[in-house]
Amino acid sequence: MSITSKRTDPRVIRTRQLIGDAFIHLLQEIELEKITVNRIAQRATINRVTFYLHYRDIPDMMERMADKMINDINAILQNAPNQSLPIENDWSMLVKILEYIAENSNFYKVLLATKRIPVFNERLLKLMVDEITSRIEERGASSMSVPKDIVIWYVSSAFIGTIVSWLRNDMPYTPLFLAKQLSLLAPFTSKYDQPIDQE
Amino acid sequence: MSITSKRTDPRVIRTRQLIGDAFIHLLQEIELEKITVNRIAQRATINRVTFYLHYRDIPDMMERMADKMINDINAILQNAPNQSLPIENDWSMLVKILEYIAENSNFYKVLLATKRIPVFNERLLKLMVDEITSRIEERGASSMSVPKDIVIWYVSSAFIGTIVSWLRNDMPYTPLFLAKQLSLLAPFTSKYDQPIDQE
DNA sequence: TAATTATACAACAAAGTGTTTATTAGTTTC
DNA sequence: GAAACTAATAAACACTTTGTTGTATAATTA
Repeated sequence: MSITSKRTDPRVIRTRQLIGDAFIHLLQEIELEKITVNRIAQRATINRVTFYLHYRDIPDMMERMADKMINDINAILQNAPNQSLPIENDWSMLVKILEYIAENSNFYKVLLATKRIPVFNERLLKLMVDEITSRIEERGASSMSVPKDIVIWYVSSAFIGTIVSWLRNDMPYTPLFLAKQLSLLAPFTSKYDQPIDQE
Repeated sequence: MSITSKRTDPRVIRTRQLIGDAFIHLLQEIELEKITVNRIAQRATINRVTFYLHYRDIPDMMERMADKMINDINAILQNAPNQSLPIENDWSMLVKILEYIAENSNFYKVLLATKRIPVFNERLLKLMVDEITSRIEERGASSMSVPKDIVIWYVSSAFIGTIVSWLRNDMPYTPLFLAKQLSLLAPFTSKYDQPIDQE
């Protein structure tokens, strides 16, 4: 990221890893509201002051972790973005994201599917809105009867919500299969291009 | 609710109203994580101890407020549940919910659309899952190609997500119009009954 | 090796939590 | 209206959490 980044001090990496792991484990035991800097430091076997050297407070720490998540996913989306498939049938984006989440499911089951931790879902939703918006824009002026913004709201939250439920139910489908179903359900095919049932 | 409920002491109603209002107003000024019992009591002009007379802590208070929201919506859904329309085209449920939310938008814009307050969305999602599940069950064994649970995950979160975005954007469409669009986007019509594009 | 930087440790004031006890004020019942 | 009841207030309490400071120690890098 930073141009002149001398590679990070291994102690910093270690400490942040310890903090992140401690947080993830605590989330599986107690509710977010009960998690304190004290407990995190204790569980991470670091001094409490060290926490403040890295993060302003717990919400800030979560924000930074969400940054990392979005960066990782964005990197995956950048690598090999276009398939030979036409855009309206291209679920390669979905497959990649789902595979990445499945590979790190220990991590993301806690961060995305635990109730009451909206930060990560919010960020993922924003990324999805952007992706879907650009996909819809690229299709040019379609004659779809439903307003664009509603379609974007609808599909983005449907995708995120389905992923969360899939995680909460311990991923009963393969990433590829789920991606196919999502693309079947998404109103991106030509059948929606003619106005339907307007009244 | 309770059979032998002598009607509630007006002081209790007043106090809970003050607490709720104070909470809503604080949410518009500072982040949820920064809201304390101290501040709520101060803003509500009640003694801090009085808060603990009614709620265990802030998460408990939010849970009780969510109970109330779900009860209200359920009551609305119970009143005049079935239209003459066939189930797969019945958006009367959606219209009712949207109208109710629009009427109390000052309240629900904060509780549903403010980032980082997932309790209410979680509860509303659960209600929506139940509603949609029963709707899908009633349709009997359909030959829809997408697994039922995925459809339920998809549609429920799409509905809730769209409502949240609609609130965040200050309700640019009427409840009736939005309900129509949602029903257009939901894969409940017969077009989904034949397997499509299975491979 | 020397300079730099991260972490540990101890201590601090300020704020928040949750509870108890006694007192005041409002509501209901007869 | 008086008596009985219940809610809210007020002061105090031990305790935890927060965010910060100064100093010492250990690890990393140049």
